Amino acid sequence: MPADWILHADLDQFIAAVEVARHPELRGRPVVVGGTGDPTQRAVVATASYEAREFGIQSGMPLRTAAKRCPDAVFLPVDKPAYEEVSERVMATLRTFPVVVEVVGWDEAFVGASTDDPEALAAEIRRAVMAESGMSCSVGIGDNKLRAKIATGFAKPAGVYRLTRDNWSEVMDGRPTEALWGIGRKTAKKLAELGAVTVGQLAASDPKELAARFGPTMGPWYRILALGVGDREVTATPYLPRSRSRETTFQQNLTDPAEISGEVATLARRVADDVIAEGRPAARVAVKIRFAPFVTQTRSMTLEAPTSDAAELERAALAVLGRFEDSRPVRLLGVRAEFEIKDE
DNA sequence: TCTGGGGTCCTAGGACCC
DNA sequence: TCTGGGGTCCTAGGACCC
Repeated sequence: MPADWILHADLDQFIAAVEVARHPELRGRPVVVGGTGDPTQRAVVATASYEAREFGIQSGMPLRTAAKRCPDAVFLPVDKPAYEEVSERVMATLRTFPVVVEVVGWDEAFVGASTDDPEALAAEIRRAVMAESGMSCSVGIGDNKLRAKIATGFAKPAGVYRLTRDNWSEVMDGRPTEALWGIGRKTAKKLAELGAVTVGQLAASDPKELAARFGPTMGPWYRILALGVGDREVTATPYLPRSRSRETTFQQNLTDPAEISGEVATLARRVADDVIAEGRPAARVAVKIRFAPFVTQTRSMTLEAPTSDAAELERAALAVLGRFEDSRPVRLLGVRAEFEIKDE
């Protein structure tokens, strides 16, 4: 009987690849996609091509910094609909295989498959995706989602890599804890203070000590991560979103209260459109303000009754806005609507 | 590193109730 | 009224991911 495998397919430098596909003259050049494509504006890098990465340009970096590191890079605006279209074509290709496809983002999906030869399946997937959408992808093979996801990092670019309980320790034990999916810079630093710098050291840590430092859920979970243990369930059932939000960073900070409420009202209307499109009423409304220089606060309230009504959501957002006391200049405003989470 | 936008999940304190 | 213990909801913030 064929064994059950979990594959993780991830498009290589996805956004940059879409741009190069439709502007072939950019192939081989450093390409940076972010914001409106104007590197003098307040915005960050969404994706950088491998050529741009050579200059030290990374996702999340301010466009201004990217322009300093590589003045000759091509800067392009983010074109969400174009990426969504390519993404859908790729997911459709994955679904032509006798597998379960769980989409987890624009450019990645878990694939649950029953096969004796996962490497052959991975190669076929890579070939089909390239043939049908012109996109290069990498495929991680694992015995659970965590290992498949991390394996993809070793597969990149344009490769396949297998990570299971058989080679987990050998591959991972010497790496920093940040190599684990779910441990970032802050947690890695705190773990290091407890003596767990590497994955192997974290795996050997005392769960009680971790619970005392990180709480009863997160603490022991970090150790489980380090052992490579993870979820095996791949589901094609569409995910019900928990929230919808819109936010804007202003090119110039706002100081006029009337202008601030006007922007919050506009954001609330946009969120209301999303709530209506979702077809489920919102139960909570939250407002986020990032004051200059870079201090973020949120205020929120539970509505008397869930609603999809735009005027009501706008009123709620303005009421929540009124609860902020700070009067510093505002660099970002955001409005979020939360749906009711019903169990099962 | 003058630091986007859209999400998810966890924690912790206080309110409130029995 | 120097006052327990528990459960649940609400709220704010932090961390992480793409």
